[in-house]
Amino acid sequence: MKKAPRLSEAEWQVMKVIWRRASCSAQEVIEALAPNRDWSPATVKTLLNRLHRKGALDFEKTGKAYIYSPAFTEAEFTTQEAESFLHRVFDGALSPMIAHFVQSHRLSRPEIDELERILREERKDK
Amino acid sequence: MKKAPRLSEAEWQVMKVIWRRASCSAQEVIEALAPNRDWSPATVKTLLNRLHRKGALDFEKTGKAYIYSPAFTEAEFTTQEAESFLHRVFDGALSPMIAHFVQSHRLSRPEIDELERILREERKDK
DNA sequence: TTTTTGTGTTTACAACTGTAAACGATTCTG
DNA sequence: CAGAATCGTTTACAGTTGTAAACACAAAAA
Repeated sequence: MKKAPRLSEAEWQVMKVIWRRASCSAQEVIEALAPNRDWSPATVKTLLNRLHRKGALDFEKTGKAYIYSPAFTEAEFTTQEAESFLHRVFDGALSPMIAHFVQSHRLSRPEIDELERILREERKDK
Repeated sequence: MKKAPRLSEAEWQVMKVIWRRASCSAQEVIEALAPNRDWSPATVKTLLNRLHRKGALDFEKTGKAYIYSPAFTEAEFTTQEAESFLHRVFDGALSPMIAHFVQSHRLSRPEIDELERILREERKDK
């Protein structure tokens, strides 16, 4: 299987819209992004086009418009981006990375509970 | 105080060398990076120049060469990059982000212990 | 002092990004 | 069917990035 291409900041936002709906038209993407980003419809069209050329999106023609769908799961992109970040900033060291996040955000009690649960799970698997 | 500029992948590597030594000459950076990246010395010089123009590096002239030093701490850049990543990929949701990392890496027992310790600390602060 | 050498600065250039207008084809609509 | 509306595709353009050679200047050596 092919590897997911890298996405730019703007491309991530477009992909997210499409993942959330499994598939959709350009028009839907434009409308979904309108509140957040102040993009001209033309800009979104450019991004869709680039994403398709990069191999991140497939589409199927229905009447006049296209219906776009992701060529990779969000998880595939997420994993890749996460690894890239981990190495770029923390030299691949996981614990310092997590420590950084935990300490720089004020976690709520339930969040802490949730993370402890995840760790316990992890410990069990070993 | 000014905000730290954004760094590209390559620029991060250069900055890391300089943070590790507090300050150093271009020559040192070139040598330090030689084993990792197969960069021509000219490439490193370009990066140093850009980093200076971006305001990420200061320097002081000593004889012929410059001694570069960071204009911001590594922590400042790290925090910024971490926030950017968190929002771009996880929409700012911390727990899912941490869960992702914990689950996608096989943590060693001591690492799990370490993270639990950090969480306990965090819980206490509240 | 003239030459050489080591440094930083300029210039180069293609690929990628953010933004968006212009264009061309296709499908409604009158 | 011709004109209008709608889509996707092309073209545009400046800024960033990865890579690196060319150039200029100061310092060291001959």
